[in-house]
Amino acid sequence: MKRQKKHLSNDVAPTKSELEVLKILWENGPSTVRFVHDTLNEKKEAVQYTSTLKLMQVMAEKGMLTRDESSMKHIYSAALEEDRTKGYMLEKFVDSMYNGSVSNMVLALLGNDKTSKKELDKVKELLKNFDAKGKN
Amino acid sequence: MKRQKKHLSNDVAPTKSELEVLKILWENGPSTVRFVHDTLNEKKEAVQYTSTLKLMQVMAEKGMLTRDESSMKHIYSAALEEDRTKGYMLEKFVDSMYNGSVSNMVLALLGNDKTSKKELDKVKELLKNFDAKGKN
DNA sequence: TGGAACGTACGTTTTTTATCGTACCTTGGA
DNA sequence: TCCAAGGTACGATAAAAAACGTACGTTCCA
Repeated sequence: MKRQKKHLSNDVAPTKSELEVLKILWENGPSTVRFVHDTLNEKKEAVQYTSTLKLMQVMAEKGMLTRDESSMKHIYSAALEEDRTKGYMLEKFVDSMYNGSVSNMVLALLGNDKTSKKELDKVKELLKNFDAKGKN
Repeated sequence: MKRQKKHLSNDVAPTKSELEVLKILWENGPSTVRFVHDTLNEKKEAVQYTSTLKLMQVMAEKGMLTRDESSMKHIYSAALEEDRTKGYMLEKFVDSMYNGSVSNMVLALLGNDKTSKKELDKVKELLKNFDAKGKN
């Protein structure tokens, strides 16, 4: 029987590591591998430079990054938009974890002690303002 | 140089497939592999029975599932609590995607056309009621 | 002027996740 | 009673993700 190949989705869903790279590029704009590598490793335990390099090269192949090779130090840029990508991942998360129900998710948030009152107040403020502007 | 073993975290973070199994057990209670397999494959394209079996056996090894072997048809149960697990994953998601800021996430939701007004109203209702009860 | 520092290219290895095949038990009914 | 149907065990395979090593190119300054 044919073994099924499930994993190749054409979604633009970055993996954990890829997302880390993207976040750095979103925050800092086009950067060298060296910069991304160093920034990455301020927080986590370090990995080898070539690991980061390879990761970014593969991401470029996948079309998640573009690069400017005109100078020796290649400059990489995120090819995925931050908002669009995060929105997509949020949607998938809510779908799979809360049956697509945002209110169910908020309910879970309310039960989570880590969610501060201040944050919830901000949320209320957002919703109020949003309402004022009116939405379909 | 020692190759680093990054991946074995002691977090109880189920993978996508594992989460699918857990959701079925949470929803239906202790079940046989057969039941989980059939339920799973109502939606997605089917995989072989033994694939589901193996997955659940591995999950049991990891401690995510427990099983009752007293009868020939083993009965598997979720060893992870639904709320606790989902809460944990939500927290990780918000941390990694929105710097831990729930309000930032809601902001993204507002910009997402897929979020219906009805859902947002529900959210407001939840927040209002929650306030009434008072929180630290 | 040559070698240390820093860069890229790229195949390879390791780990995890997902899937499958085969061998082998158990049981109920023809 | 015996065998088909349905179950488990478990190693093997495949693919994706993550990390690395080695080879080699460029630059610059002691």
